[in-house]
Amino acid sequence: MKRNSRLSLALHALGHMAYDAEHAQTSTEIAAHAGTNPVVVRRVLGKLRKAGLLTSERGHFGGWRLARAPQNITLADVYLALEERLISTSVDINPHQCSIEHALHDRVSEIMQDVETSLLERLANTTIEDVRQAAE
Amino acid sequence: MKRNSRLSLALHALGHMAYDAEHAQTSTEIAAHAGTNPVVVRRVLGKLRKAGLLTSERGHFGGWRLARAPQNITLADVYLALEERLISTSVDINPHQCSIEHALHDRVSEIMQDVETSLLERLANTTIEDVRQAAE
DNA sequence: GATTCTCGCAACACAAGTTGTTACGATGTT
DNA sequence: AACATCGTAACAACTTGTGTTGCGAGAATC
Repeated sequence: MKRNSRLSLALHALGHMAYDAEHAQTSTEIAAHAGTNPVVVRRVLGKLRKAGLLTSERGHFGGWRLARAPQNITLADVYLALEERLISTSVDINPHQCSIEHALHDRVSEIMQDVETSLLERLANTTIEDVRQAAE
Repeated sequence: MKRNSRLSLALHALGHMAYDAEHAQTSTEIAAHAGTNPVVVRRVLGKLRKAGLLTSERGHFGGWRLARAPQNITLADVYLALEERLISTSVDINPHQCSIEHALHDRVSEIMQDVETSLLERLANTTIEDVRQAAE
C-alpha cells in the first residue's frame, strides 16, 4: 500500500458504519473488511475520534460509532481530520535566499494553496451518506 | 528535505539558466547554488532533458542549457517532465471489491482528477521568464 | 596523445515515512 | 473472575528521497 491508504481506510470504515449507526463495529471487524490490521484501524480512526467524527467504547460490545449522522460528515471533514496535506508547504527556506528561489516559492505556494482550497471545496460537497447511497 | 524538493530544484535551476541562456551551467555550479549535490542535479535535470526542456553537453565548457526560450517554458511543463503526480491513482483495488470501496474510489478519483487538471491549468499560466522577472 | 572537464549511470548508505505485528495495560460487560 | 475491546508503545519490514562515491564516456585544451 502507498500514500493515501489512510484516507481510503478511514472513508471505507465510515461508509460501512453509516449502514447501521446503532451497532458498534470493532476494529477487528473493520480491519478484516479492509484487509488490514486492527491496530492500524485504531490508529487511523483515533484521529477521526479526536476530530469529533467518531466515538469509541471499550469493553464488551464496545467498538466504533459515528458521532454524527452520515449526512453531516463530509469527505472534507475526514480529510482534515487526518491532518495530512496534499500541498507540501514545508519548503525549506535556505538562509542565503536567492531572489529566484523566493519568487518561485511565492508563486508555487500561491498556486498550491488555491488548489488545496479547491480540493477542500469539492470534498465538502460529498457526504458519507452520499457515498453509501451511491454504493447501492 | 521532503517531497517536492525535486520540483523546487528543477525550477530553481531553470530560473538561473534563464538569466544567460548562452552560457552553459555545470551541475556543480547549480548544485552549489541550490545547496545540494551535482549527481542529484543531474538526476533531476535529466528528466527535463528527456522532456525536451533542456540540453546537456559533456566535456570542457559543457553543462546545461535551455532548449527553448524561457518564455516558452511553463511551470506545467516542468511539473509534467518530472513525472510525479499529486494524485495517487494507485489505490490498490482489492479483489473482493466491496461496493462501498468502489463508490469511494470513483468519487475520490473524480475529485482528484479535477484538482490535478486545475493545478496544471494554473501552472501553465506562469513561465520561467515570468518568474525570472518577478525576482528582479 | 595526454590531460582536464563534464555528464551518465550504477551502487550504496542513510534518514524518514508507512504499514504490519506483538505485547500489555486500561476499561467496560457479563 | 473471565472476557472483550480499545489505547499505546515498541519493533520489524518495506518504500522513498537524498546524498555520496566511483568510474566510464565524450569533448575541449594543451
